[in-house]
Amino acid sequence: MKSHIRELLARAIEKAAKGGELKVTDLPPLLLEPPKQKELGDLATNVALIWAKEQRKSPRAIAEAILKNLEDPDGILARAEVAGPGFLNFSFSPRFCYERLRAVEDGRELEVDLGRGEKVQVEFASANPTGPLHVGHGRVAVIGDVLARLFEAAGFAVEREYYVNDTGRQIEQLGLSIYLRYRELHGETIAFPQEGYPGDYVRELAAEVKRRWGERFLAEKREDAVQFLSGFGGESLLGAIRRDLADFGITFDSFVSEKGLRERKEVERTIELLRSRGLLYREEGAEWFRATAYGDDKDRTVVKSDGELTYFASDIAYHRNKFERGFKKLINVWGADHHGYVNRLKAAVKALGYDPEILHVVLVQMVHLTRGGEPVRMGKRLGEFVTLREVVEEVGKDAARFFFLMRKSDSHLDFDLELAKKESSENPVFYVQYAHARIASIFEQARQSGIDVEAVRSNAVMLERLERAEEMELIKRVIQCPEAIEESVRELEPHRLAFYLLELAGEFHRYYNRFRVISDDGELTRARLVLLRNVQKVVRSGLHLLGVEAPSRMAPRDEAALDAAAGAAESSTRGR
RNA sequence: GCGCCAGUAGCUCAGGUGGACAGAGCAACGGCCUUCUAAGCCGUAGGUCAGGGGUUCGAAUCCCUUCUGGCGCGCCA
Repeated sequence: MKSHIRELLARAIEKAAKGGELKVTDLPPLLLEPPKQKELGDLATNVALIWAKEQRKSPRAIAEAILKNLEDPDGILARAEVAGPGFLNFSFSPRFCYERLRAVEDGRELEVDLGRGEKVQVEFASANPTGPLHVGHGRVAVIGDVLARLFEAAGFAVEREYYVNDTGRQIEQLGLSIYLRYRELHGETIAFPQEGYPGDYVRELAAEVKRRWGERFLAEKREDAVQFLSGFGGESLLGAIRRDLADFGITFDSFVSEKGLRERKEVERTIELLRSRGLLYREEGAEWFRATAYGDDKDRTVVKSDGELTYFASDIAYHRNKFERGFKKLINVWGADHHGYVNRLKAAVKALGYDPEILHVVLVQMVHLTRGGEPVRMGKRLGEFVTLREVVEEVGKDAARFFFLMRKSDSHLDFDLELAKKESSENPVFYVQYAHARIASIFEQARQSGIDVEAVRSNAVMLERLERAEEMELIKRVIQCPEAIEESVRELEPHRLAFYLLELAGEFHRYYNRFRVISDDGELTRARLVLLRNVQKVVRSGLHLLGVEAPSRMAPRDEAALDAAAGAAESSTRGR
């Protein structure tokens, strides 16, 4: 829709320039947005205001000049006018809206082709396999997953990747923790170290080790046992993480192992490359990368004084590997606690000679988890934390996913478990799903009154009968869907799609309450069925992009059951 | 101390590349079920856009500054 107007504007400006009414310059980065008050039209632009200074004319004069030269051979517009300080306001003609609606039915209008098959990689989740995923990971995972879905919808060839930190200090600590718990199981009293992992899952792993291998590790050398158990623990936990994510609707195309990168010497070779370009220097026995030469505020260690490579060294090699795979866009979805890492990574990318513009880092702010208003501490180093799995089991996959997508990623997210459980029926996800189910229900009703719903196609229906203001609003909202997807992709902000769906659902519920779809007027009934089918189609597509189910039926609220649950024959509080 | 993110209605948050009277949901209050699911709809009320300066014809939006909260500033990962 916007693109149609943009085109008309560009032509009008060109014509005005030729006629000498405007100076010829490049089109400014004009804003084309729906005005705040919808009475003013469907879209408004501020070109004239932006241009006023450069053109040395009053905004209104410029707007008039553009308007005078505006041609609309296809009848897209119902209205175009200059208003206020010099805005140009446009309203779409019903005819144009009907035509776009038909396109939705044909499946054309939902196809957004921004990508043209370009290769994009989304790397997300990537939690260390040293414990189960917690809610914070869940938010990161959902945002990454939905970004991937959005990019697919927009015509990109997407690869989802999980980077596994399966080597280094933390994995060793995991192995040691399992080892110590294992010895405890054999009757020893152990002073559990501060840096160990205290969670119950470590005891469970130790018990499994005991079941499978008996007393074998009591006899082995401690280092050997710990090394083995590190590998065992890491693999087990990665498996658990993958199951948690799969049950949350999230899968990956590839897993890249840090250990693998090291074993294939990719890390060493990358460091050698930097060294050969003179980008490293030695100081205090360690080797440093000149990150400050590429925009970072500090130089960074890549080889420790004991000769060990740092995590950062692996990460440089990993990103080199990504670039070598030929992606046109790399998207990293990280927890915001890693934000200090962005600059050093970009510096390394630049130093290696790759285009840093290809790499996008989406930072996802912390989830503030509460239970009945009381903060719940999170973190792998604390005994008690709430896992993603627990949350999903409590509030459901759909509600959890939608909740995580309800805020832009760089805002902190408040997530109260009690609230999510107790008032789960108030969760906005139901509002959107209900719109989908309600429409399905109307179709069922129509079938029962003998209408062949599937056979009612837009090209055989008088869409012109949809002439109410509310109907036009609903149609316009439906045909905006591709723009919602485009914006979400362009800004890397999946929450925009969630907001769009809430608006669309709201528009539908309003309409539903105001008009009856099935009536004695067969022609009008068929036109409304076509409209609703397309509303439903967009809601369904949108929910699928968010990884949320689009049910055809939602259990009607059972008041008797609710009252029984409430405990007594209390007054039938008509819930919401 | 330095850096990043946030501070918008009682609560949770949109809007933020400057633009026309500041939006939504929840909570509050008042209405709407003999008709396609009331998990819905309609209405009322609610705001010095954290405070203060500045730039501009115009600032929630940009700049400076103060305050508050979170996170980050390792030869940890």
